[in-house]
Amino acid sequence: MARVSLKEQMQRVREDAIVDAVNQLLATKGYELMTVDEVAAEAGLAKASLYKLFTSKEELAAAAMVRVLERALAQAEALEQQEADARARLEAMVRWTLQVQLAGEMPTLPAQNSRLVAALKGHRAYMDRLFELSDRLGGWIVEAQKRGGVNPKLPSELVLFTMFARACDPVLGMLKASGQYSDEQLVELLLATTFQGLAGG
Amino acid sequence: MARVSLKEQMQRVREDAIVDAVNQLLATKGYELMTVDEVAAEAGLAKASLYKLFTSKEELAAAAMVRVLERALAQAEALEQQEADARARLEAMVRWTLQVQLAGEMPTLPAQNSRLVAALKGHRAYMDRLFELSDRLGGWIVEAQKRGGVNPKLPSELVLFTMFARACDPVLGMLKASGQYSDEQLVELLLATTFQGLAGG
DNA sequence: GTCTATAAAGCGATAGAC
DNA sequence: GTCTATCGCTTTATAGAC
Repeated sequence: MARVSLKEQMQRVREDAIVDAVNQLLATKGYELMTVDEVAAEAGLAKASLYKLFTSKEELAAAAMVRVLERALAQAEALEQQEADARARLEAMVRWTLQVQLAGEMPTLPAQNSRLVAALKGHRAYMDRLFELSDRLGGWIVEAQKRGGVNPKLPSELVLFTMFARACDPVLGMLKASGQYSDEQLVELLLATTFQGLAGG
Repeated sequence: MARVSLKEQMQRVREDAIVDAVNQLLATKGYELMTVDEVAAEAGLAKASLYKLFTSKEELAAAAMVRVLERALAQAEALEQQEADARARLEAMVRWTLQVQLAGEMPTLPAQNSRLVAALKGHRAYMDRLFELSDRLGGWIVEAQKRGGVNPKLPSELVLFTMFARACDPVLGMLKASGQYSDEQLVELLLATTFQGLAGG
């Protein structure tokens, strides 16, 4: 009797629609400008119904972040199968975040909103996945630094933070707005500056 | 009779106090979370008085951006006197932005708020200074690319945007929060990743 | 010109009917 | 469980007294 009831399935679909809407709004407008009314309208249900599933706006944001972290973890696991070299794995991971960003599907949260930050810090599912991803990438970084693929003089923490920051780097949007480059070119350009810098190795 | 009246001087001082408050609040809380009430309280005058000098919240933000752009331009002019090498000038400019950011004095605006962006686009003083700074730095970049100090394969636009982005890079705050590095170390680390990348030339 | 007081609107969150 | 209707609060912006 482990069968999932129809009701549960429908609820799951509805929750997915909500998180989809949150994800898209966080990617385009950001947290402060995203309203719960918009989320409900986009997901196709009444705001009061939404609040039965998610207890607050912060909870909505956390759910979107949990999902994108899970996607990142899935991507990381796939890369561990496909790619042996640590540096190449790190590059592939950054490439993936740039592609997600270009697709308008990278939710970004303001680090300045202390209320939101506090809520996230106390959010178990979010923190678990954040630590898991950090641990996995941290391992790659240390390995790449041993082999010289990443500068061993840099604190591995700095490398990790830089990778996270590239996931919501405004440079990509600014350059895309200029309209002079294809998405593929944009990704390769940003990847080059991330690993080679402006001087260009 | 070019003497500046006492009244004008006092108004100037008061406007400076307001822009100071805006600057600090933009640096710490960001635009959306900054309230005009806070600005008035911080600057020590009533909100209604503030609205006689600045017609909107957007105008306040623009004023803070104008001032930081003017400071950047002053810094750029000073560097043209002191430093002959284009690449060295670019590095010094990034170093300056990192120091301002560490001092908690770098106002940052959300690129996502379309109302604010539209207001800035129509703000003459802001746009003038933005173009002037872009032109000046753009010249340095092209020169540095000719001499090999900056990768000539990168679009100079990308180099410029990357420099602007480093002025509000969240990596600096994240790394500082870890408490393991002095301000001087932080600046040199970020400078290294900006120009040498993670691979480290 | 500076203030107190308030208008006007938007938002997160909830009550209560069905 | 889903909806309509509304509460309660915050925020931008202004009116009007002194």
